[in-house]
Amino acid sequence: MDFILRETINAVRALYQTEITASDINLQETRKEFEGQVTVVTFPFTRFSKKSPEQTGNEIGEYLSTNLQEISSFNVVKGFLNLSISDSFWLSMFNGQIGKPMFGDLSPNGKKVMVEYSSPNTNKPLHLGHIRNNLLGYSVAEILAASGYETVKVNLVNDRGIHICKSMLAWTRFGSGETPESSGLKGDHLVGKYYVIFDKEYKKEIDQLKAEGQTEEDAKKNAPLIKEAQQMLRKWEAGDEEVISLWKMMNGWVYDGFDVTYKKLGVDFQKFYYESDTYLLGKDIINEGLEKGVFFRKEDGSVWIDLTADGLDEKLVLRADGTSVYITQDLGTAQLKYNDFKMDESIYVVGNEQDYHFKVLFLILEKLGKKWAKGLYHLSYGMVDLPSGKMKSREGTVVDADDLIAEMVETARQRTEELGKVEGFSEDEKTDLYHMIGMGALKYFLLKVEPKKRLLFDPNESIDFQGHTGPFIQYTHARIRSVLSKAGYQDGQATDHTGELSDSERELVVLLSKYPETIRASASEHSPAQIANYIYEVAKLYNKFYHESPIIKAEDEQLKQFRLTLSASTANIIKKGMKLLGIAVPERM
RNA sequence: GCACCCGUAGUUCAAUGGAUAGAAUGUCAGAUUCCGGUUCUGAUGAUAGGGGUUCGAAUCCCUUCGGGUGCACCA
Repeated sequence: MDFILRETINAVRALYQTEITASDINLQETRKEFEGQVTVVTFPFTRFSKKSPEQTGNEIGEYLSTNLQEISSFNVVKGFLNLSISDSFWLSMFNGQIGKPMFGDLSPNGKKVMVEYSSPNTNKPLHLGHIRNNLLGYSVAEILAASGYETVKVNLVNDRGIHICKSMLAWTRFGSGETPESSGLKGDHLVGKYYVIFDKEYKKEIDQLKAEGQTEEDAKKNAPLIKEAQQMLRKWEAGDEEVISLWKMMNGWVYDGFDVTYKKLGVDFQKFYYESDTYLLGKDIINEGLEKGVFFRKEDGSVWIDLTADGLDEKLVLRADGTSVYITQDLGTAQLKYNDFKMDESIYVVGNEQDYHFKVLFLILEKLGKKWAKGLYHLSYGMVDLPSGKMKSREGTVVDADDLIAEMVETARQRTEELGKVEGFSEDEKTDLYHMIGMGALKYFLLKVEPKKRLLFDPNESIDFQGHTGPFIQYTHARIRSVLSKAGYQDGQATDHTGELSDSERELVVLLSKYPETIRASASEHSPAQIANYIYEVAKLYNKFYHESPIIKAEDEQLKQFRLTLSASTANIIKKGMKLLGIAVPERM
């Protein structure tokens, strides 16, 4: 719609002798109760037109319609100038761009962006919260790629620390040599099981000590198990061979388990970073900061930064004994990642409980004069709630990722079979289909909500074949493909329809034309929710079009061809949009 | 206590500072169903409360209330 912007600038110059820029113009889609497709908000122009909003609108409308042949008519309602664009414009736009399979693919912008997501701990399996993280990270990377970035997906694995030692200790102490093979358990679940066992045994010891008269606090510190775990961590840090080899073996199990889950989720990574490699990083940066006077040393030798002038607190960046804290590592890792990839932007997909941490982290890097720091972005997301209530690991109400995936696929199977429409499908095809539907339901439901908002995940609602759900969109796609194949349509077939458009046809063309714009907006805000909602609108509008405009029974061959091509483009856009969400669309279902 | 985030129909979600706040689902009517599990129309129903800025506020500012998270020399 650039030509409207351009001409509006001309109109304002000619009529009111005022220079404005495109960003001063508020262009929006015309609400459907009014005539037209594009609306210019003219309230802001009354300042220099010195006329009423209606008069201003009429004058600009007059100017535009005489100077732009694409504008067939206009009307003014208060400060809103509604422009009707001619059908021939929409048709040529459709034939020239939207109707092409490549429509919406943006050219490279020469920038590189890193998306760090998933970031699991190796002491327990993935849960529902991780699923949101993984889906967001993957989808944002896809969207950025579609909007022209070169992307690097990375995973920073938290593979060390006291929590791993707890699993390791419990396994040696209570495990009798159980392995994934011998137990039939997925590696991450096996290790998670021992983490739970540790906790149980540790609690027993605490109770015992309390019974002997110790306070809760002391008991927690003095329990033999925790002391042993700490001892194990020290050995690990010292490079003790036995501990290291146990650690490697158990982490190996976990990685095998994660691999399976990642595959089912359809996410991937170009590079893994491990905290065992990075936990000592960041000390150079501390020295750098001390030299630059960004940090200061306290009497006990600990190093701090004073952020009170920025409305934050004083923050410790290095302990008195010279060891790192969390933020020290993150400073070092940020530098490491930049050195590795020299990316222009870097997105951290991490839950909103770490908002403060990232605020501090980015601010410190900026104060250190890192020029790349302004490209850092924390994609913060809210927790996932369930109808049954909050997930609490202590109360055992966490939803395991593998269990949930299995349940979604099973529900998809049941629903689909009830509807009895999978005759003619082979067993393999059915398996694929159920997986696509189950995962589509899960992914769509989690992605359609703005990341920063807390969300309530209802598995049953998500897998509905009607309503604002993934399966509804998948179904719409499948039906389009089915219509096309029944009509013998070949992809990429052209149309030379020149007639009038029906309302639903025009609406659909207008909506489809907004696809690239939607990707751009979604990329700049790092929000797959916009794509999700857009694709839903497309599917819904297609259904309306489908019922209003006979396709197979169309009386006119050219019209039929046009409607087929329009259907094919819709299917194309749905497929592309869903791909950005990491959701597969079946050809038939 | 301090800081940050959130508060929209019964429910789940929308709404670059713009028109009469949209969908979905639920409930109640009616019509329709080229290929389906439809679709359409109508009814129902919401910006937590109070101030302010603005031509114009769900959106920005202040405040009260409610929910969440963070305020470790844990990661």
